[in-house]
Amino acid sequence: MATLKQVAAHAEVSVQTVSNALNAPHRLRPDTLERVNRSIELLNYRPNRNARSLRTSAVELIGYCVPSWPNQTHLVMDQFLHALCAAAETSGRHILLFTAPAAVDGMPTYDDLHARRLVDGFVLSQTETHDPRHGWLKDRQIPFVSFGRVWKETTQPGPWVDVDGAAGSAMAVQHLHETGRRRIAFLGWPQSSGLGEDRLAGWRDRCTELGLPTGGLVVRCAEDTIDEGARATAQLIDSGQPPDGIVALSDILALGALRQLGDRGLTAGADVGVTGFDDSPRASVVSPGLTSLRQPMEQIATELIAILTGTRNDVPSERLLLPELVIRGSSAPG
Amino acid sequence: MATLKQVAAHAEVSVQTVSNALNAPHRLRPDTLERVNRSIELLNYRPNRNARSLRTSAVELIGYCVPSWPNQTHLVMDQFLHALCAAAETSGRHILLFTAPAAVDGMPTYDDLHARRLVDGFVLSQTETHDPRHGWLKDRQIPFVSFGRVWKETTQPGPWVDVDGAAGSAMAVQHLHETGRRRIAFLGWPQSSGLGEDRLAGWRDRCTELGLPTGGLVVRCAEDTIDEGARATAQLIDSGQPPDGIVALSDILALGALRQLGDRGLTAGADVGVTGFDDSPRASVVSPGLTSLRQPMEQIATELIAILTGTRNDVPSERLLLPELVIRGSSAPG
DNA sequence: CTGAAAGCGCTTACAG
DNA sequence: CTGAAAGCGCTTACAG
Repeated sequence: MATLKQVAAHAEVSVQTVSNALNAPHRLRPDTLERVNRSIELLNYRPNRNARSLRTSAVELIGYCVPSWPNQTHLVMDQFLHALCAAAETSGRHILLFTAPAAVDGMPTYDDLHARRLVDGFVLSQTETHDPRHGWLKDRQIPFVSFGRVWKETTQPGPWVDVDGAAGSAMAVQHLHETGRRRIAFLGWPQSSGLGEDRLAGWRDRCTELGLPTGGLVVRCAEDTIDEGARATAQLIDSGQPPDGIVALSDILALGALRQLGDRGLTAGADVGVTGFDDSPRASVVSPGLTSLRQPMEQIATELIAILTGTRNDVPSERLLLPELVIRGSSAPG
Repeated sequence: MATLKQVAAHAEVSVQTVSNALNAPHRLRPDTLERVNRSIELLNYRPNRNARSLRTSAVELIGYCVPSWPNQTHLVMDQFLHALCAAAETSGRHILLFTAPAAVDGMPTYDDLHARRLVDGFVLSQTETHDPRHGWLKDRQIPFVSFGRVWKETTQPGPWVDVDGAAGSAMAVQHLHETGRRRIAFLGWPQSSGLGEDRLAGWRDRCTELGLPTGGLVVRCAEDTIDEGARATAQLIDSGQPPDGIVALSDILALGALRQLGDRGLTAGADVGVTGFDDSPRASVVSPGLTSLRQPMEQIATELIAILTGTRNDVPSERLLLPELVIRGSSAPG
């Protein structure tokens, strides 16, 4: 492996000049620059990042904790990880993966990775309602950015990027309304979920704006499963005033709705328009396809990295992004 | 941030002694060791890994390329990544994620990461039939280990860990036979897949051993989709001699089989026993649950890391592991 | 525009 | 068992 010194000797300049050729090429005379570059090429020189990091005390590595218990929320994990990785690379950085116990028990791991300079900072995801990680990192002035807000806090502890769930629900209601639905139900989660309440509010507000009923049209599911989604849908159908549209809080609940409609001999789309959230891989493989609100993963990842690396001081460090309604057969009018 | 030097000053020893306290504590007198450890604790000292890596030229980071095009194979990606990460950590290492173009186009990325000392080596997965990465890395003497064999090569270019697909199929056949099935079909892929031929061979051999028929019982699906699995199952049922057992090459094809059986009014399990491969998350949420061959992810990850880090020179650097048959309702006798 | 020199924080023969 | 010193490969004021 060639070193800076060897390149310098080969190009007959000082090491400083070679370093400048790499990091501040404008400081060199064009002919010197070209000569140095030729030597770099010839010797196949690659700067040693450890040496660089030791000097600059920046490792250009971003820590990300791989979730321990894969649940339904993680159906889009692969997409997120890939997008995050790609975004990091556009700024010359990489993602370092680690595992850690949940919540505050895991904080020593974060602390250690930062203190030993394995990472410059962290991207947090799987944010929970009273997530303690944010405050902990903030107190210690460890750089981080969160994908997802910490709900039920008056002020957000630190920068974040999130998707506007209320706007998403509103888009779904609007779409179902435009395809002729007039009784649009909402399949949700228990009240403890900040994310759930956000999406519920969007549904309620848009329904009200459009003059649609909301009474008796909310069913809260105990857990995020297909069975619960099916059960809730059955409850709505049996209520005497069945809905002609269903906005589900998740793709999983929506899949349950589709199954129940099928079991009842109803056609998703023609009879009841159904939408989900997250556009998970399964949304596109079921038949009919599930209309769903896609999280703009590339944009999320780009914003997270931009905030963490401070490359965009022009944008606020709180970014609420709009989801995109991906329309498929489950909401197609008959 | 405290440095070695500061700890040394505080403990009134040389930096060498502090370094030894960390890396070779047996060299210190017990009382000195304790004094040094007290100073380390007090100053909350953490060794700077960049400085260490610069000296030792080992970064203790392992590169792993995040797959670009999430397909069905990646349903178990999350599990693998988590297991890999955990295994790396037990030896003080971490996973560095990166993106790269497919096949040989991506090799400069691997080369660059290694040359700049961002990683010590690589774990390869998503191995393809004529995967060029292995030979390329081997030629350049860049450390790597592969999850999955390079099929259709006479000798494997480098160390690998894989799951025995033939043994898996044989286990599935055995299980279906023990639950009373006597005509066991196989749902496969096109011949181009080495992995597919391996699993097919296991089915054929065990059927023959048990005196079961194999003629007319293989259907090759053009692609790994639920629709193709359903179509192939329909073909088998309509063949005049319908099977009472189906070994599917993947969970996806198996799910197609389950759907088709349901559409025909047949009960999976009681009427036709069905098994899949990989025990993907969906295997446990369908009803009846899908019997499937689980890849031993933790073991795979542990072996990969052990081989790559050379911590176990006692084991060969080629490890063929057995999958585990997870029995669910889809193979329960009536 | 270019160069000599110090130093980032460690580890490791080597000497005592 | 302990210590003084060199050096890993870079970057960065500073001087010319």
